[in-house]
Amino acid sequence: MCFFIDVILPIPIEKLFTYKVSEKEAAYLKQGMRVAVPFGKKKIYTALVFKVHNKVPELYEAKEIDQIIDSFPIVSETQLKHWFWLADYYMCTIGDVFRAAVPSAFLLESETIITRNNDFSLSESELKDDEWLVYEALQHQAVLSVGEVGAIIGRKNIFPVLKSLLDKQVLYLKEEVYEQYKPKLMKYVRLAAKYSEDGKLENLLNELNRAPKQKEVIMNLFVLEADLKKPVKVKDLERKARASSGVIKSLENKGVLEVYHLQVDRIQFEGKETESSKTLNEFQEKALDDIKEGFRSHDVVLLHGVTSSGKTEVYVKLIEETIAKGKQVLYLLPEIALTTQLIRRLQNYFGEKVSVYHSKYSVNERVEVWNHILTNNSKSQIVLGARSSVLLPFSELGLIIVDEEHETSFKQFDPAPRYHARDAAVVLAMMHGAKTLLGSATPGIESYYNARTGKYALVELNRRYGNVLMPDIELVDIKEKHRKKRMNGHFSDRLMKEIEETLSEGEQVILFQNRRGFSPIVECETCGHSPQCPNCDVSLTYHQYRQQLRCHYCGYHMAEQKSCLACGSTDLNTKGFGTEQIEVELKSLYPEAKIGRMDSDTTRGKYGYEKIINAFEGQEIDILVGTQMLTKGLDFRNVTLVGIMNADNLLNHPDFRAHERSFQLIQQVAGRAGRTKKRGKVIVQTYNPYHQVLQQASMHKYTDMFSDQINERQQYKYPPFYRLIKLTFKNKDYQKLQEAASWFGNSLKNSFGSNVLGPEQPPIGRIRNEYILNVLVKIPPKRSIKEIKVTIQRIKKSFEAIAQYKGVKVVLNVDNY
DNA sequence: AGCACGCCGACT
DNA sequence: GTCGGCGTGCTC
Repeated sequence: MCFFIDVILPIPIEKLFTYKVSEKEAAYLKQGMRVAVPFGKKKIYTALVFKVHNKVPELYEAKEIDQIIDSFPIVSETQLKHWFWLADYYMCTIGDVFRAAVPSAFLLESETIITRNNDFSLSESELKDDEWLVYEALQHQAVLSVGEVGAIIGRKNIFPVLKSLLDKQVLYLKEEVYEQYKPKLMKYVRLAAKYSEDGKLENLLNELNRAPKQKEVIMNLFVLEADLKKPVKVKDLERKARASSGVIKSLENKGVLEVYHLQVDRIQFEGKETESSKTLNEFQEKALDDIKEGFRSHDVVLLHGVTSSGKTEVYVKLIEETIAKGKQVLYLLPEIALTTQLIRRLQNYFGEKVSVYHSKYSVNERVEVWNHILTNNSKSQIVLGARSSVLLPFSELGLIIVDEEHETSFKQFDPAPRYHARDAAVVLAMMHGAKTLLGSATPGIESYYNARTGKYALVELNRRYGNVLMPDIELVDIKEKHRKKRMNGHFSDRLMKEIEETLSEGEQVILFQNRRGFSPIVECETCGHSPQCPNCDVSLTYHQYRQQLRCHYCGYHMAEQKSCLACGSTDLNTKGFGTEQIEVELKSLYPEAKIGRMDSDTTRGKYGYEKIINAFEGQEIDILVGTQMLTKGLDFRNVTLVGIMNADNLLNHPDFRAHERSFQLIQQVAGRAGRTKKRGKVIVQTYNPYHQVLQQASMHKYTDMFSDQINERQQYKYPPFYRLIKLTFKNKDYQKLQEAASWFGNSLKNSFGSNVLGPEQPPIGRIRNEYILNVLVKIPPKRSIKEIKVTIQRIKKSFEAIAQYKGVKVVLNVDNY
């Protein structure tokens, strides 16, 4: 009898792969364990066991596995079921999901190791120059990696050299797999065991009379042991005894002290005692009751609570109740809202029980969180995480909270799996028999529709905490202001007056401009030419600070031009503006004020956001200029004025969600103003002050906006009535792309008729030298999505078999945002 | 996804 | 003439 396992590989291939295992291994292996398997000619990959069986593959000879990595499953059954659902729904492979789900430290890959052959005796003439270099390096270092060899001989393609050296038996090649996760060890110290007898200790102290520093260390060790009643860290002892590590070292050498290592968690909560949760006001209390009532009849509740209404406190109460039952809680947030501000707030209530999981955490930290969740360790009873947290190994999930539910960044765009974390969360909760709470001040149209039609329960919380009034939003017509010459750069007199007043009161200002850089276009006044990116169909954005023209799509940049590249004229002008220009103008308008800028250019690095946020919180900054980033759940107490520099570029997006998004953005930014005592003021500058959406946003009329939008969606066949699948085609050859996309589009039209739109060029028709065409499939209500997806996959298969379309990339995006 | 094999331009 | 560029096909 032969034994086999079907495994999931972390690569985008449809099929599972089958490997041979021994009878013993077969008995040991379970679904969800990792194994290292050879794949292709030389690679070794980490694969996940899906099934152990003894059905002999007929078409090929199964390879044997390399080794077993785990002693217990690291992926749970429900989790795997959820992964398969995700792959199926979002039309990607299970390998894509596997890769996205696990911390990269879990995916060990082999590395080629080069070692020297000690039996080889050298006669120099046999080796070429490159080979000689490698040979020499091996005399100094017993082991080399491929990368190191590349550095030694100064080029990438090292294979011929290695092959030749291998033939000459100078070296060996070997594939090795490394465990990437390294437990963090902490050094602890204790008195050697032999001193535990009574007399011995006294003797020791007497002996040390001539070494006062050492004696002091010992005395301090006793104090620490008595204080802490747990192992003493070397670091702590050094600090307490004010001794150098040398003193401790010499005590260790004498055999008086023993230094040993213990594994510690990388992420440790170093807070004070936890606070008990706040008492809710009557409105929050009502909302909490309504939510619980909603959960009795529905799996999902949508909490529509205006900005600053204290939604978090309501969540805290629900979390308390859930963890009291021994269940886990997942608290999902958009990546950029996961600031220390919020983490600290939750840790104040729940202390160690909170784990955080997002991309800015190191791989090792993520492994630890994963393991805590897997074992339902108390440290991970509450997981605060970004999108990918829905893929974690929950075992006893009781509640999922999706905060800022409307955020489009919950939808992964690239690479696959292109999933929506909110929707995946609802499904995950269902699989666990858990409940989902969606929260937002400006719910997405789809969610609100689901709530209105009874699919979700709806709870409203429309009173701000402490009864602060909603901010007063004023629309300022800048067309009019321009005509009357009341503009100073990009600032209207209204906005300037408010800024001055706010600053004079010692309060802070936020200015919002949804575009980074100085200006998006530099145009020649003589011939109208403006510099374009050579790789993409966009104008280059001018960044004054770096004196560069940059492409925001491919990273191409060139030095700022002093004269037109087409006609040589020096009469250049900038069109449009970004955060950088606003910052510059502010500095000349208010030379006294301290000005900060927050966009992706200024927030690079792990603590990028935090530095700026902390500076603003600490009032080291009076006026903060920024992009979208500013809108996300930040809580600044002293901000009373918010300015939106130009609302029109929000509205003018060619997208059926543009109006919804503009409304959400304005409301969210506005929500940053006046969160405590004083009513906030918001100035929205626009060329269209009578635009319906701006009017609705300024009057806080969410339901009006919803009604308008839902009518439009219905009329033009968009979600939530029709579902969308977007197909994107990419190729460097436009002709080929055009033909390929048309073929695909026509095949789709044959099956689905007029509900197929395109192929159409997106607003930016070429990125990184690849042309792009889109085809949109609209799926009518009541038609089986499943069936449609099968058909699309079938067409895709036929498409890929056509030789002339080879190399045209096809990307499927289900429910694209 | 890698990585090999295979066919064409710019340089030791 | 080679080096090394990327297009194509396969991986249990």
